[in-house]
Amino acid sequence: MRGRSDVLELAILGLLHETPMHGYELRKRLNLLLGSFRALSYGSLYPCLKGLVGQGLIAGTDASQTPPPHALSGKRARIVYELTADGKEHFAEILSSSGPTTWEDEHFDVRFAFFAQTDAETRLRILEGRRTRLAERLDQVRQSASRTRDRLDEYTLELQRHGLEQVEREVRWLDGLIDNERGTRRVKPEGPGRPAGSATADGADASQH
Amino acid sequence: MRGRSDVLELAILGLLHETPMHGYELRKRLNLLLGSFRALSYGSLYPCLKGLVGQGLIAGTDASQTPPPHALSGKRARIVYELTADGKEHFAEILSSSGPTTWEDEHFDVRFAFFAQTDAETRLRILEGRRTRLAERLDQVRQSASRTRDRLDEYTLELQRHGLEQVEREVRWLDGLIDNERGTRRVKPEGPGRPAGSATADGADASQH
DNA sequence: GTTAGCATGTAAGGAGTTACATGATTTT
DNA sequence: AAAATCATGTAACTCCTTACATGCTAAC
Repeated sequence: MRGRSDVLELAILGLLHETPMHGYELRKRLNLLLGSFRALSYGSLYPCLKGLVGQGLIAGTDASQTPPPHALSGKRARIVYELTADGKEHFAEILSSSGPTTWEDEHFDVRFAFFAQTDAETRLRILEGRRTRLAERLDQVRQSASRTRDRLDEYTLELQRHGLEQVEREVRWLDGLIDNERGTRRVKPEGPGRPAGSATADGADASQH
Repeated sequence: MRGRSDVLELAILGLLHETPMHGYELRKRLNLLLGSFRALSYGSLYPCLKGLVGQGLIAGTDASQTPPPHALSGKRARIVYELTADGKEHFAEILSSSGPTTWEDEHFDVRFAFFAQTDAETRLRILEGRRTRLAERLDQVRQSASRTRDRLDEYTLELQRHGLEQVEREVRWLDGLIDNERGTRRVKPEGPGRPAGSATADGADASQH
């Protein structure tokens, strides 16, 4: 019954925070938000909505409440969900948090999608956390690459090279965003010559698992 | 008990085809192969190996067969797996196939990793299938982007733009690879100086048994 | 002599999908 | 009136991870 994945719950809360919606429509918005193509199924969505209602974070206008179906508007007893007061509070809490899970792949995208509603400090913390995380990966991949380089055929090598490039590009993208955020906050010039993130920048570090 | 995912099975068969290995080592190789960072757990690996043994595709030297542990080499009764005749045949069959699942994200990477053992026609078919698949995505994202453009805040917009760019880059990468494949198939003047500058795997066929 | 790393496994559970089941409304 | 699309939901199953359980060997 529990645990319908943080990510999905957060995404739903965020979309319903913008505007109330029924499940079917929510799904379409969700599919754009999450990775932009992976088709989230109803088998995931509806149970999750049910769970959120159970937690009192959202409420659905159940059929009884629906105004008499005007010839044009009534499609079915469709349930329009919206955030409750509790839900709004909960969402705001999540938005101002930034734990170590925050910068994992899926999570990060959703958090980023709601950056417009996130305060500047949290935005920066998340961007930097993400950057550090990716830099770690880069290190790992580079090391293992240099260890195995000559044993590999050209295709595996090319795959490795390409993967590396993708992550490097992602890091540069983050650098740009971070610069931008700092630009709007305060001017803090820092030498751009630190590729392998060391202990710098706040206590964003922390090992999980 | 069944169904340990095509992808994982294929990856294992492929690695064992190169050289026999025991589980612990296999896992490390697998982690490099699959997305290069996601840590596959033993809880996935060992049951999968068991399944493959059950299907008769691989065989493990069970402890009885192991030569007496020489002081230096013996760590434990570690089980070294290798492909059976059936396994080799099965692997070869998979390698020459190219169904529509072949060009989905995870699947594609693994197939690509074993391109050195794949025949040229299948390579080309897979690359082109993948390219078409990505182009489809691109279309979808572009359309939905143009439909929603002005309703979105700058961050969501930036996320969309960045996602689009990533896929575009991926398509260009594939284009390069496809060009390269075609170049090596048709008789092309194999001058000593190949146009090396591009991002494609060069050095055409080279050695490897 | 205890910690760290190698090596193999199992049981429980989380997060999602597919396939099924249902029914209203709009389009052809 | 048939087909497509909107709309909601459930049950079973897939694939993977976490946490647990075991024991050997190398290094400190």
